[in-house]
Amino acid sequence: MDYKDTLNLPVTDFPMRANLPVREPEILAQWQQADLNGQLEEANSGKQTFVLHDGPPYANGHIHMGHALNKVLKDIIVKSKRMEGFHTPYVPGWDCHGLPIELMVDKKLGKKKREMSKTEFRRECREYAKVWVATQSEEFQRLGIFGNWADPYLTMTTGYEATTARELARLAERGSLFKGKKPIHWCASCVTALAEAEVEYADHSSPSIYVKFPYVDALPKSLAHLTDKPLSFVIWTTTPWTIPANLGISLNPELPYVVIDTGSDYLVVAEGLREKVEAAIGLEGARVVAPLDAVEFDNKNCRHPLYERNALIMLGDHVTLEAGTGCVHTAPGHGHDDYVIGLKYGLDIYNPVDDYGRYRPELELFGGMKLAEANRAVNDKLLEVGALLHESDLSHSYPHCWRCKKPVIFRATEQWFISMDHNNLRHKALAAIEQVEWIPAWGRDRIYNMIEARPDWCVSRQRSWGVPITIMYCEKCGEALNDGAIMHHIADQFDEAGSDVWFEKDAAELLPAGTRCPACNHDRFTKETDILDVWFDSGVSHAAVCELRDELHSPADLYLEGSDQHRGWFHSSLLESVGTRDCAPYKAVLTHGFVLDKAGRPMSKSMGNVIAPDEIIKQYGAEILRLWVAATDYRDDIRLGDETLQRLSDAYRRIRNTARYLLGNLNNFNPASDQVSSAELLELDRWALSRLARLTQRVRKAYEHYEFHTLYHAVHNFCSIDLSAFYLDILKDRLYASAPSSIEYRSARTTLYRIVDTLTRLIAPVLSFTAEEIWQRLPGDRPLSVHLAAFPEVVTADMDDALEATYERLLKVRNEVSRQLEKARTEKLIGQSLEAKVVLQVPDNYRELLNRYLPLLPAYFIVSQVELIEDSLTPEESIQVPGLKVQVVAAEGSKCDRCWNYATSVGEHAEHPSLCSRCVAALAAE
RNA sequence: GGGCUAGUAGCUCAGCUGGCUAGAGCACACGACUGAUAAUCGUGAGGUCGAAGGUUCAAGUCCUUCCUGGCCCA
Repeated sequence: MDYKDTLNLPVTDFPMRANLPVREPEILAQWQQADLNGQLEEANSGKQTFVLHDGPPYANGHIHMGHALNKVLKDIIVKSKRMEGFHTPYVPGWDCHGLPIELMVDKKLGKKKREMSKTEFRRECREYAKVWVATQSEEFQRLGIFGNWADPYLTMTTGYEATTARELARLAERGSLFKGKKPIHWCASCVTALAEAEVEYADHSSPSIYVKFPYVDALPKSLAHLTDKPLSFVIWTTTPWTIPANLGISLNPELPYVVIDTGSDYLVVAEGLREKVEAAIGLEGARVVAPLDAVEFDNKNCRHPLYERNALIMLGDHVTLEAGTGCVHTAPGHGHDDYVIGLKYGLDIYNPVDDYGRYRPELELFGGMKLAEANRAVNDKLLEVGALLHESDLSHSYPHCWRCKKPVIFRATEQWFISMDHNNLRHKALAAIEQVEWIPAWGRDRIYNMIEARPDWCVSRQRSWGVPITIMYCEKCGEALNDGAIMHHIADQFDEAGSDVWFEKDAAELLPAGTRCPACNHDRFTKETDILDVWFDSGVSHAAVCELRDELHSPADLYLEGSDQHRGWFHSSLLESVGTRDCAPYKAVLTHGFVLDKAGRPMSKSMGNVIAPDEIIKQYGAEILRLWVAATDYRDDIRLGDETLQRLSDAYRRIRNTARYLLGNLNNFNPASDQVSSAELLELDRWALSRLARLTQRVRKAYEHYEFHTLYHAVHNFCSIDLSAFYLDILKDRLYASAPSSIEYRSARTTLYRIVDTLTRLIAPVLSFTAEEIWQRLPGDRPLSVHLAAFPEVVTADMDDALEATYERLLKVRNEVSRQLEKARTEKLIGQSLEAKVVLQVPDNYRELLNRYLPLLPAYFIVSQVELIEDSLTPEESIQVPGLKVQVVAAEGSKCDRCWNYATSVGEHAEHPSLCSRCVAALAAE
């Protein structure tokens, strides 16, 4: 007779192979059909709200792994917070304005653009952004990200644009908005400002000149004796045309300088560059007459070689020994460093060059001249006045216009700024940083140092695709209407028609009736043409989204982005919010690192090492991608390669298979009638539940602290070590062979039920698809979706330290038994372990324990018999358990046809001659 | 060059305030099973803890320097 049919073998239609790429879309469809998002909204509304405010990705291009990492992390948090009992509305957003889109549309339109109005062009940009919003939305949803995809926030919608303009008005009201000058890349050929992205670097030949600037103030005491010859500071530049704009010389206070004697002059250069300079200008062997301390010359003056004005000596650490003389020609209107240090020393941001690349007519000596001729003319003039020490040619990398390929210049133009200091913004922002929880903690230092050192925020962009800076200028006197009330009046008009009205309507239509210039009382105005920096757009999202949507609140509970956003969104949001509301827009900020390839290098097309989310989804499934996010410590950069994915895939299969086995053994289980009470549970089952409670505790703590990788390891180890290798392996015999009505069987199934129910809930925020798939097959009354369920509570009553300690000791013995069984196996003494009987010689400290557990040991060791003796025949002693000796011999009796254990009782029963007594009894019980 | 940050087995991670021969899972090798079977179990091999100095009775853990990466600036 075949007794296999009398066993309780696992049965389930839960497939071992996940086939995730196919199954996931089906589950997504189910969710959509059941309106899970709606149900989630409803289920927890009324509970305490947790707002994770989404930082908007840029609406251009397909999503990459960085996006995937970020959104999955957010999703895990949103889902886990929901399961913890919070109401967690999540509104995804997109950043829609800005240069990259403008450039793409520009390229797409080609010549057509010239015939278009600004409004038409902007419409094209809007359409372009819309397409990518839709695409990315789909891509995010495919990852299993839950959220309000039906109504996300877009920085280009009318309401959002209105808020953006209003926030600018608020800053104007507080006196933070001002007009200043700043050097930017400028193409004189295209007559346009260029963003960094529009600048290409290419080789270019420039004149390289050394020029002396005579020192005109009194010498410090240490150099007071050097009055016999003129003393000059020597500068070096490759842009002689900026010499007319020179307003100063920068020295590094940390560097040593020297005075050298050329015979006719004393010259000052950095000591570290002295030899190079001497070689370059043909002064080898000049005598060093004195060291010079840069600090002593702070705020002293040289004379400009061509004009009747001074060049201020300043100190800055941007001065290096890389090239030049260590005395840096500083023209605040023509260089970034020059600009920054110029601001610090209160210099004019002087720019004598017009839009077409010509010196302004009023410039002495060179007025009206084109810059192309200027280098020559300036050098000639310097030579003429005896200031030019040397001139040669230098080939170096120089910025060129991406469109016309001509060299670009750096020149100061008028721009709008948000002041860091007028309204004490810097100080308040720094104070606000202290009120925020930064995770990891070093995020605080990072943003603090940036805010502390940053210059005023330039919010002007000379572009079309964005929210206009809603300033009007008096047509007659040029006075700017930097007036919050007027700006609010304009912003209100954006509510209806968006910021397009700015471009469509005349100044008079936009302004409040009767507006007059406060300076000259004129009543006609022109519109500012600059638009706002996109960082300003996204920086106001706390106002446009968190404050305005009923279900959200501001400050948000959490912002979560990559660590680059300390300079980006965290930064702009902080300044905007502090600038208008005196507080940070977030209570906590969590950052993650960057996705790198398997070798730790950034992914880039040119390196050919890019792994796209889509590839992973197609090959492994979104679930594996989600598992990757959870398995890694994201606070540092995280690597991604084939092996990682393969390993994760294996780990996934282990978890899935464990669930499958649990489900299989719960076939036809009815929790209501089949469970036994905790008091009736067998000891081994109580041990399993103790482990489960501990796991629950660890996992829930991991969610609370956003430490998902520890959760992943905990779950995986629980499945592999506690369950598969120990508990389930031992349980098989009991599950399969016991009578279904027996307490042994019911105790086991009660435990399995609780394990799989708990496990499923615990993994749901990470393995959202698989948890759902398991959930659908779990017996018992339960919410429609696992995502509507709550986390399991930590059942402290199940935790039993003493029991776990006991089992730890038993496990050590078990390990030793396994070793010896393996030995017996290689010696062909046994095949499967049930063919063995284990004879133990026990050390004193284990005797009581093993005697007590003797009846259970065969089951725990998965052998047929265990015997304890005083004197062993084996010489080999265990390492883990000193004094323990294990010997393996053939099991006594014969193999039971039903349970495969060896027993002497086999053959004693006439009715079932091939069964052991236990199986006979089990059959009789049915 | 500056700010912040990281470097423990092939992969992903433990290793708290310094204290037993540095751990786990997976991968790998070998074996068992064929009643979790494109599964499951067992055994085994794998690390000068980025490098070098130093402090200490004792350092993966503290200090210094260096090397190699990452992000953001310059």
